[in-house]
Amino acid sequence: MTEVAETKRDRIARRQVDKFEARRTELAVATLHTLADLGYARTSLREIAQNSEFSHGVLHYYFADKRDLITQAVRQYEAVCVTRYDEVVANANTADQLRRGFVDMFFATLASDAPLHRLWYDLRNQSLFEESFRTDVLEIDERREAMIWRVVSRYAELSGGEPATSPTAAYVMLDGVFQRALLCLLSGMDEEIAKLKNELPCVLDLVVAGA
Amino acid sequence: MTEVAETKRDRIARRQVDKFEARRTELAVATLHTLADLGYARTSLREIAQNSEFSHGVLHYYFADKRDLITQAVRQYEAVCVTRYDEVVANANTADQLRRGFVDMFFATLASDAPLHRLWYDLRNQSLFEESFRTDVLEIDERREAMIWRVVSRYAELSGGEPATSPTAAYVMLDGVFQRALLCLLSGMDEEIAKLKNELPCVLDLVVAGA
DNA sequence: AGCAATTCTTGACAGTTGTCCAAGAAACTC
DNA sequence: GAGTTTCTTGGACAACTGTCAAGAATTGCT
Repeated sequence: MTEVAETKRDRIARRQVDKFEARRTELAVATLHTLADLGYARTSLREIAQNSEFSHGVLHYYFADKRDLITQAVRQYEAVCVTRYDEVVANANTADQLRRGFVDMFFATLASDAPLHRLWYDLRNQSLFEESFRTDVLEIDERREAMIWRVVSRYAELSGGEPATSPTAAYVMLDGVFQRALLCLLSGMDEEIAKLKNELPCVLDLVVAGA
Repeated sequence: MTEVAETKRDRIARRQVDKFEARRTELAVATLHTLADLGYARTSLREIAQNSEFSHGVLHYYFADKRDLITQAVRQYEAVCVTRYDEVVANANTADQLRRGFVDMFFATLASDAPLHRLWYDLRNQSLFEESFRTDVLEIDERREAMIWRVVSRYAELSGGEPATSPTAAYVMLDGVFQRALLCLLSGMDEEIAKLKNELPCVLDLVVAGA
């Protein structure tokens, strides 16, 4: 076999692999939507297939089993959701701008991506019971922590203060606020959300001392 | 029918009701254990029955359906878990004692009741998808918030400072730390837990300014 | 002891689940 | 365009689910 033939075969193989991967992510996205709609407990393969343009049998062609599929969906979530505040950080020239931009983005994504967020918390929680998701969940949580830390450290920089906590503490505290806001949103407690929106800047200022 | 007969009948009726209620809570406790073991997604009625001393059929004698049973289990959780720090608050005479007692209790219950805690977060999350649990979840969350606020406000009192946040913010921030600690614990990340234990006093001091 | 009300067990039911497979459809190669 | 590989379908499967009901076992009362 010549070199040309080899590269050709490689190209074909690569194209097939790419196609395979493309379909995998396509199905992973459908899985993500189903999970966001129904939650982990009530997400079945047939339901996922109905949220895609294929029949349920195809899932076992592209994924070893349900766990594999959901793991892939979790990774798909990661691709979407760990750079949410980066633009805000990049565009802010003053501490005030950054704080305002952060709070606005915080509540904007809360409102517009609520199902996706509840899905994340659902899967993170599931990892407390099922070891199989844990590695991916921990990695995503790390990246979310880093995302928040980029905000906090930049805010400290702009405001001439210093972060008062570790990156982890800053993340989990703000994430706690987000979880509560999500619960309030889905429960229709609008006044509570307004309160949280008022207080979030204060929390940010707590995390960055002397701001 | 005489008055005597009536009171007697009442007594009997009351005893039956008490017995009925006693069995209901007994089964609710078994449900709680099952949920703590398996998580909401994998908890079935037969599994619950196996964690009790009865067969699966009895569950529909005492509960209308699965939702009713789990709702009752949630309420059972409440009875156990919303006064955890009250003793610490009552026994502390100085700010330092209170802070130390709080941190110790925080990580003690984390370690000894980890399954119960993950169950709570699981059910709270489930309420983001199923409206039926939401009322109870919100009520329990309120009581947990009050529990934390008793610690924070007392700590402010003893240390001569003032709470720097609302009760809600204080709760969700500390609860965020707890959730992370739980994830670390179940993942065997011992160093991370040690870090959190070191930082928790600082977080408490953040929440109570000028302490 | 005998009767009545209760509590509990067991098995059945219809529906759903994850998984697998045979066969057809489609895409691609030569 | 024939032949091969890849992809997709739809159905079958065994296991499991919540629910219910008939009858056995137990309890409590007189």
